[in-house]
Parts: sequence; structure tokens; C-alpha cells
Amino acid sequence: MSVPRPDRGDGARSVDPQVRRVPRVRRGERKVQVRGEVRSVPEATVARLATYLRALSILSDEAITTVSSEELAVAAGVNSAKLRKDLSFLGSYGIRGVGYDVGTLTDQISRTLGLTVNHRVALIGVGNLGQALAGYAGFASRGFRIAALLDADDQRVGSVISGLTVRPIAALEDIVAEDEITIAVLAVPGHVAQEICNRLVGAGVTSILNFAPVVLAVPSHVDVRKVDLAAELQILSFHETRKAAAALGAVAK
Amino acid sequence: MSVPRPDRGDGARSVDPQVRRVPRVRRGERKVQVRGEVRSVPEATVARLATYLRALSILSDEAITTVSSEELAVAAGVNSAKLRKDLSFLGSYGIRGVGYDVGTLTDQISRTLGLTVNHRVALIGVGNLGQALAGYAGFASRGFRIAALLDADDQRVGSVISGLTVRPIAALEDIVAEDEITIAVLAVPGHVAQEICNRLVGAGVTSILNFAPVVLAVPSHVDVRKVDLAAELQILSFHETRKAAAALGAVAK
DNA sequence: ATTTGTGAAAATATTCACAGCG
DNA sequence: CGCTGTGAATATTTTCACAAAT
Repeated sequence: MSVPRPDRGDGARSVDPQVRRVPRVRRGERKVQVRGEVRSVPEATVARLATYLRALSILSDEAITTVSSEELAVAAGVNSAKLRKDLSFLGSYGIRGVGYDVGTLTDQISRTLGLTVNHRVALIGVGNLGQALAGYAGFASRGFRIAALLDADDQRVGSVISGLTVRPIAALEDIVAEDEITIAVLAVPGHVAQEICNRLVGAGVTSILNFAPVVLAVPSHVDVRKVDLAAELQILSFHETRKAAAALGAVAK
Repeated sequence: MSVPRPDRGDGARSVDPQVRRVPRVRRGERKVQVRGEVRSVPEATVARLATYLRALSILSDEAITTVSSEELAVAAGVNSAKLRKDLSFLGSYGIRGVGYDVGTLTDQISRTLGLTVNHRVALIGVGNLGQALAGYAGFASRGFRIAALLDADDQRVGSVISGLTVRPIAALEDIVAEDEITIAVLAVPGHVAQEICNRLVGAGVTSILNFAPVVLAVPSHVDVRKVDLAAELQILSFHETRKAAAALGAVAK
């Protein structure tokens, strides 16, 4: 059973004189039934699973084999009720009165995130940021190996970065096909991002991690995640400014 | 209005971190009165304001002076109702039947985000990623100038990156004080992140953008935003796997 | 005696749809 | 008209709190 409609079954409450309920198509319901038994995992939960996995990995390194929701929650920086609710979407893998087995839970989360499948990742753009990403140890240690490096600049094409030869962007379509790329990391200047994105999608890429400061337009079957570094600072700036104002206010008072 | 409190008469509950039985402040909103008239802006809205600002900046470059909510929404990749609702938290700056003045709106959003205040940013850790961040043009173009570069590695201390001399981490406290740093960008290895974080907080930093793959523990007056690159790929992996499964299912059917 | 798993409640966020202004 | 601003309706997410399991 997946999350059922709340169903406020309290009869008709038609006090309102002029409200018409038009039957409406549910928007954006992404409930894919696979093999009869896949519950839908809320997006907010998916985003946290990666964090749990990291925490579990640390516990595992410390040779800890069992962990309670409270302990894992602290390690992941969330509260334990949320953690348990999140895990409940994957199934029932805890032991009441005891906790979760670190190994089992790691496997389940990995499987849910699809990390048991070897997704092949291409990195487009090996400028400043791209080079750093290419060498980022965190990708490798958490299950991702960059399979191809592309760049538009002839100066950079042919050079070797982190063991991979940079290839020309002209060969994008061939590389995606040959290397069976499904995920692309875009670290190119904003003004070319959409065009390259179009080519990636045309070549069959269905997931894009975008570092370019533009909103990419893609067909609905393509997922885009955006990392906007300046936006992060601006969000901090907002809170920073509020705190400063609050401090002043406190003084004034 | 007070707290709803189900009130099962269950006596003490000492384990709970924060026993709050006080009128609840809406989570995610900062209710701070600044200069008489600022309403609280929901967290989700704050996160989008940066995107709107970027879209406005592009419009401005194209010498467009007026924009409708629909147009701006498309440029920002959201729907127009959401955009209008978001903007309504800042006040009423649109003109009915016409749209928004690009300049006015830019100013208002900038002000709301606190970009008119010059926050001073220190970047800790100039390894691979740190160097890329130090040179990231997007920071400068969107109102942030890195004021200090620190690193623990003597090899790197003294070198000049993007016009700034890398200084030793031993001087962290002095630098934060002298340069009046309020925001720190942490691009250090995970195993030292918490320790450096503690020193930053001790020195008076109240906002941290964390690239290290660890959950930082900080006092409640400190804001932390985390950028977890591997987690982003894992989230894409989840969706990618779902799509692949759905495609198989469709074939099987 | 503990700790999970989860309905139900509360809090947030998004979307609808239209009154009202220019 | 056309478009904003916004209550109301939905939808999603978080939190509570406790029955069930070991």
C-alpha cells in the first residue's frame, strides 16, 4: 500500500454558494509500478537517503554493526522520527527494540538509489570547476566513476586529467552512444549550456547535473539537478542579514 | 492562539532536546522586523529569489525593462502563480495589467537577500575544489567577493590565487576578526571540517557553506548550507534507475 | 525494556482561480 | 482587456505519540 488519499470522508460540505469542483487530472504523479512491488519514495526522502548512506559508511568504518534510529539520525543531522519515516518507504528493515543492521540498511539504501547499477557519467567542460570535479575523490568513493571528459577548447582537448583524456565536444553524440552515458555533469559557461544540453538529450542522456547558472529547458523524461554556487551564498546572505538586523534590534531595545 | 497540544498527561519528557510549549514560530521563516516593514519570507521562497534575480539580470542585459509574471516564471523555470506568490512576500511591486519593472524588482530582491550589505567571505581550503571556487566568476558577478583564502598546507600558504595570497589556517581567528568575515566557504577534507567549523564559529562566523561531506554540528544561531556533490549524483541515479525500470516495464507489457 | 513502524495531526509548500486594479 | 495579488484548496513534508514487536 502506498500512501492513501487522506479522504476526508465527512460528507458534502457545500456551504459555498458558487464553487464548482471540476474533475482534474492529477498533475505530476510519478507513480511507476515496477514488478508489482515498488512503493513510491517521496522526493524529500530520496534527497536524504544519500546522507544516511554516508553516515552508515562512517559507522561501518568504525566497525559498528547495529545502529538505532536515534543514533543514525544524529549522525545524519535529522530527527529520528523523520529518519524512521524515510526508511519505512524502503520497507521494514529494522529490528524493534534493537535498531538497524548497518550492512543491511546500507544495501537497501544503495539499491533504492540505484547505486547497484553502474551509471556512466560524462563530465562536460574541464575548466576551473570541471577539473576540480573530475578529480573529486568523493565521486569515486561514493560509487561514481567519470567515464568521459569533454571540452570545447582545442587547447584542453587531448590533455589528460585524472587519468582520462579530454575529448572534443564535437564527438559528444558518439561518446554518449559508445560509452553508454546516461548521466552528464555540465560544467560549461552559461551561454552554451542550453545548446550542449540539447545535444546531450538528443544523444540519449536522461539525467543532468547542471553547474551552469542557467535554467535548462528539457523534455519531461529528463531530470535536471542544479547546483548554483552563487545562489547558495545569496541564501546565506539573506539569513546573515536577518541575524544582523535582529542583533541590532536587540540592542536598540 | 496558543499551542494545540494534544496533552496526553504523560509527565516529564526529559530526553527531548527542546521542550517547546511556547507559541510556535513558523519553521523556516524568520520573523524579524527590519526598518518597520518586512514580512517573513518562507524558506522555499528565499531559495528561489536567487533564481529570479539571475533571470532579471539577463533580462536587464537585453535591455528589457518590463516583464510579466508569466515571462519571468518561464525564465526562472517555475510556474507563474508560484512566482507571484513568492514576490508577494516582498511587498507589492507589480503593476496590474502590465507586469514588473525589471529594475525595481531587481532592487527589491537584492535588498531582501541582503545583497546591498557587503558580506565578507572567507574560503577555507584551496585544494582542487577550493581553487576552482576561488576563481569562480559567478561569485563576483553576483555580488560576492572572496575576502580571504586560508589553507592548512604550508606548500600552498603564500601562493597567490585569483589575486589573493593564501594565508595559514593558524591565523584563522585573526583573519576573521580583522577582515570582518561573516560567511565562510568550507572546502576542506571531511575529517578536519568539524574542527575548523568550530574555530570559525568561535571566531564569530555565523554562516557557512559546506562542501565537505560531513554533517556539521553548530549552535543554533549559525546557518549551514551544504553542497554535497556525490549526493546530487545519487539522487539522479535514483531517478535514472526508476526510468530504466519503467522503460523495461513498458516493454514487458 | 527498547526501539521500530506508522496513523494522524500539524506545518509547509504549491496551485487554482478570480476579484480587482490599471 | 491583461495581469497582479491573494484567499482558498491541494499537495507534500514534518512531527507527534503510541501500539506492536522482540
